[in-house]
Amino acid sequence: MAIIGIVEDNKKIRDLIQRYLDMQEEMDCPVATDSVEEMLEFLEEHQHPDVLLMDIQLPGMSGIKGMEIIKSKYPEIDIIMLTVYHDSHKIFDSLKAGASGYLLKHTSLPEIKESIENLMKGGAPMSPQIARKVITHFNDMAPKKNEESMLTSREQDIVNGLLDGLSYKMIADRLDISIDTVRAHIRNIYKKLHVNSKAEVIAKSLRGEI
Amino acid sequence: MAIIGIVEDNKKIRDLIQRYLDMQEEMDCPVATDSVEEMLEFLEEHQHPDVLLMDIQLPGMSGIKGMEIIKSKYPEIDIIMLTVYHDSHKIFDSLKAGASGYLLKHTSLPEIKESIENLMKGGAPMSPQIARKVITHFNDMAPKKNEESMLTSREQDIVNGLLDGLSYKMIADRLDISIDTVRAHIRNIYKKLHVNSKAEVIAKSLRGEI
DNA sequence: ATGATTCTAACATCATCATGTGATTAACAA
DNA sequence: TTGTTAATCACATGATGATGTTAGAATCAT
Repeated sequence: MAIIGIVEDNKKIRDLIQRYLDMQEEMDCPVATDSVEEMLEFLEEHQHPDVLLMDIQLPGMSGIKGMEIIKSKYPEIDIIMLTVYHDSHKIFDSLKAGASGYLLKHTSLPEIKESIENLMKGGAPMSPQIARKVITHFNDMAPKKNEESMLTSREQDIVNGLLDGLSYKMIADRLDISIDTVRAHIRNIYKKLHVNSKAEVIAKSLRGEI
Repeated sequence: MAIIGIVEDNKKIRDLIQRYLDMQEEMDCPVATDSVEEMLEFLEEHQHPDVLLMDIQLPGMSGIKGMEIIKSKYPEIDIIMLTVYHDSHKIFDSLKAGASGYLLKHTSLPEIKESIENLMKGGAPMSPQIARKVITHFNDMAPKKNEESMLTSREQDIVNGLLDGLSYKMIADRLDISIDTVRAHIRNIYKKLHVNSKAEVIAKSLRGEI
């Protein structure tokens, strides 16, 4: 039996979802609150739900901030964002804050039920549009680098050394070459990347711009 | 009418999927090849498919490498990886290389069909297990920082300067304080983070560990 | 063969960084 | 009041980094 909680400020929607889920054989939906604050009170006094459905736009604390707090106190609760927002910032902030799923509000009741079942089985419910944005985000990660700035594999070795916080001497030791060779490579790397400090190389690299 | 292509080295699976999709009213599956190389030949001489289903493990060029090439030549083709691999590296490499979806091989034929329809409607087909990994990846992005290493806001200002590749002198100018004050802050930051170079601070910061 | 890259290396020099020590001021909590 | 923390500044010194110049050996494509 899965216990579900709802945080949603629209009473109509809240009641509708609660009644529907409560009606299901394998689900129990004992709590549906208006705000994160109320849900936090409930959580202190009752058995935790397995899954929370949560809106983003709420009176008082936002759903994203609320999720951070709930996840830090009760990390075992899975939270599905259920919202009208489909802008990338809200999506990624939610996921970073610990959301286990992200559904848009036009999702039908049977689909919501299915999503919860999906989640309990180790899946991650996402509306197709959301999945698309998430995937696009990854697609966009790679192609920042430009052709001219391609580093040779030896130069990459050097950069990896920098990434590990090594000094020239330590890189030289690790790669078994002289410190002056390291200097030479660094010079070439700086030219290719149009920078002139270790710091900038590390920043570029970790930002995926190499 | 959606045109589908398949790259899959197992003849049984390949033929099965091709026949099934070709049988559908709204789909046409004129090409199913053994390798990326063959598919590339086909693409040069025929109308492009709208969607490619592609395996990762293939004779000759890997599916991920192949996808990079296909996407660079024909960016309008959507590619769905269809594979047994569920390790994070393969998943993320695929997504970064431009995959529009990622399905595991146990996916049923009707689900594959549904995924293609989903894709054409702007969705992003993913097996639930895959979606879970993707979401977990985001979840893991935020919460690494630990309490003791919390930096003060002034220290954050200094770190931001480092992130921009500035020297002590430039940071001092930007914040309108003396260079020795910058040094002092840097010393404290190093103590808190247990590091001893600009490079390590930048690396930690960009890896989300601050 | 010839030229272009890449990797290797040395020498030199000035700038910047890392670190130690010590101190003043303000804000805030015990 | 006293202790703590944050932010500010100074002086000093050895280590490391950034940059210029030069050059031999290996690889590879034209």
